[in-house]
Amino acid sequence: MSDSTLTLYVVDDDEALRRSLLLLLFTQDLAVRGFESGEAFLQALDAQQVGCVILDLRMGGMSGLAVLEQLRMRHSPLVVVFLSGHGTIPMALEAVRLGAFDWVVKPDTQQLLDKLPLALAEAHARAEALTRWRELTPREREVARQVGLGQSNKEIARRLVPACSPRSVETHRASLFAKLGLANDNELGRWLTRHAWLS
Amino acid sequence: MSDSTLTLYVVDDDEALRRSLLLLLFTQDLAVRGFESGEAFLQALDAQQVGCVILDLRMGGMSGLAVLEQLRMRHSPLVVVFLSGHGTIPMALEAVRLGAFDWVVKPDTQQLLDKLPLALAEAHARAEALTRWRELTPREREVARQVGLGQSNKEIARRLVPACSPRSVETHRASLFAKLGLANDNELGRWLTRHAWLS
DNA sequence: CCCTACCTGCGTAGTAATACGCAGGCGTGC
DNA sequence: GCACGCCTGCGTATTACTACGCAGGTAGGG
Repeated sequence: MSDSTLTLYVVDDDEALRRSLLLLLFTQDLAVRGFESGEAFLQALDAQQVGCVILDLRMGGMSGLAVLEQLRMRHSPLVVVFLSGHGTIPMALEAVRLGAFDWVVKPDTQQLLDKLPLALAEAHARAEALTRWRELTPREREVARQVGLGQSNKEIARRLVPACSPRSVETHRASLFAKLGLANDNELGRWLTRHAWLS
Repeated sequence: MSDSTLTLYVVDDDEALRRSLLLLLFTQDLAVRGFESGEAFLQALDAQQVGCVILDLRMGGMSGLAVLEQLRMRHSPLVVVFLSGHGTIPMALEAVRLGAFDWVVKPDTQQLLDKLPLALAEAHARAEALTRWRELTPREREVARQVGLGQSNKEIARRLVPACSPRSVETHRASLFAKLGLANDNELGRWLTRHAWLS
């Protein structure tokens, strides 16, 4: 089931703001960690950590957008909320198109607190999806992707490397539906679209 | 096929800017029309006009966001690009979440010209989708929605009002796939998601 | 009144998905 | 060596989807 021990990361090179934010968030029932740079944050991250990141745009080293790109390349399930005072509209739109969850303008800490519950709910959903996805065997994952693309069992059997019989595909298909708690191809398609960061 | 006679609307209460924009865009091979208020624009619109709108956020009467909401309520296929000098990041994110295609900051007319081809391509795609959708009979549209939700023929037959036999659903299903140029349920699901503004 | 488009339904056939059970080969780890 | 999980494949039976053809009923327009 969904692990409730999420971590909240605060990445900002302004130590005062970082501390005050960490203090604010410390009252909640979740782990909080601060980093003063994108590099330090990325280096400290376990492979597939689940949680939420409050990310500054303009920092000493790499920018927040660069951090976001790195997270995407690592297929991270982290929910990214930008907190920036110097961002522009094109930057914010670009960030959201790259997968950022939201963008809050910097002095407005209250807005951030208001939006956190939604972000944490999304993090919980991703944690749930990730644990389910990990229950799949490699073969089942591959079959899942093909089913999501609308391929028939026969086609999938032909495409797999190495290829196998349609009957085996059928077995994997039934198994992965059970593990993911889905009922039909349509639901799987939407599930995969919703959780594209897994792929 | 996709009608290439798209219209480009410019809605802005700054007459000088409106004129210069209209002049800039007049060189292209498309119809252009200017409006000085959201009200005038909405009133002059035919029901399901296809094209692209360059929309100012802050105008005398209703705001650009209000115009966008009206367009959505009318299920308009118009591609909306905001052009504003006073917008904030939360506003821009909200607009995009409401279905706006993009948001360009105001003095930067060049950026607008750069982004127009993409917006017009989207408008063409929507025009195409709309004509195809209109070729469907009412019953076929209803069946299409149910198929998109992943229902089986038997279930769809039971749910329709008035209900009918699975065989009839089968007929409609085949017919709508042919009219929309789709191959399977999966593609229909994605098509409907992509063109949700039709619903 | 006739023609057309639409919705409806039956029959038949072939193909595909689903739900079972059963079992051999293969690698990991105890 | 043995247990376990994974991938593989066969058989059978039921249920769906697909592709045809055929035809009656109903509503609107010429």
